[in-house]
Amino acid sequence: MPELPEAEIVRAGLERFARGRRIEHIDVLRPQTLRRQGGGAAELSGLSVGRTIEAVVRRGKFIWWELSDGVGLGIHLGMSGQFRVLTDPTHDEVLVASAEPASAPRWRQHVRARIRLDDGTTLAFVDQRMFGYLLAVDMEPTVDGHPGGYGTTSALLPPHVAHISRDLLDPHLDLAAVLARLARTRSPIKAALLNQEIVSGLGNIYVDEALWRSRVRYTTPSDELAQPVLETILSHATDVLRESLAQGGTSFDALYVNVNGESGYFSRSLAVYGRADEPCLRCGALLIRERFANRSSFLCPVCQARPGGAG
DNA sequence: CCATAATCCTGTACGC
DNA sequence: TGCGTACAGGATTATG
Repeated sequence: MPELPEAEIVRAGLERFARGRRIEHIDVLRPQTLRRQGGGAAELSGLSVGRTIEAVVRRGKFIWWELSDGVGLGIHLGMSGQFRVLTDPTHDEVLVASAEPASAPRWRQHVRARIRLDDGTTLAFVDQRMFGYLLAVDMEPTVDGHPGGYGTTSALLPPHVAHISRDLLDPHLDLAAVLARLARTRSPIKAALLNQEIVSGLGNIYVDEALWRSRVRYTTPSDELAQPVLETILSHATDVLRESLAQGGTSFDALYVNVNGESGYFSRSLAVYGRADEPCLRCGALLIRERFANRSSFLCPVCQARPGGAG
């Protein structure tokens, strides 16, 4: 599932293939692939076609292309978004999902949009579960005057990213502000860490990993954790993101691949996520899975202490 | 205002 | 074999 490391790998891939290129044409095969784009595909194309991709930027899990004239082309991978780089010009005709033979690779059934660049490359936005989206907008200045995210030097931001906090790998993240916010949030620490408005980039997998490293139970109210513990959690979370990024991100199946279609390897290094009924690598107790906020939480029932006491 | 629940979506796995 | 159900979960929207 794309979290910060996976989004960064896609960003880097897009930077390699798209930066400096001009957008020649965009086909939207599924209208749901656009979000908040009131004028639909025509508006998307109107803002994008003919403009040059000057930078490929990421904040947390949000990606966008900086186009000329201050236009931004926002990309969110959602649950299953990926890009495929197509260099065969006949692909434009081949890649109509309904026309794909059953023997074709699965991803060909899930092409939601095609972006043709001026060097003949076509970038196919593939998204099986349809949680991802594209959105072209006029960008706005950042409130702190710093660059909008990783991959650019300009202080611009698509409006739909303005409420998203900087991420743990962003040198301009205000860590003190994050700690202050965590210290006065009453929801469980896991909910707070998943809230992209507090700190961005973390998803279900890396939150579970960071909390296991910190020996903190996910249900603990954020405002009941002492400042040093909160600092420890953020430190571990940063480490997990860095390590995953170094290994190419997490992947469990063909849903997630990077822009070149290659999977990451971090799943081999996960200590708790997906390991219910397997031994804790620290104490040997059997790990458990619980339901929380409509998703799974994996934890060690022994060494991740219950709030307020032993156990 | 804050916190939490519901919602979107599709393919896969599994029990009966 | 087939059918119904649970599950995967990021981020927005709605609700209490």
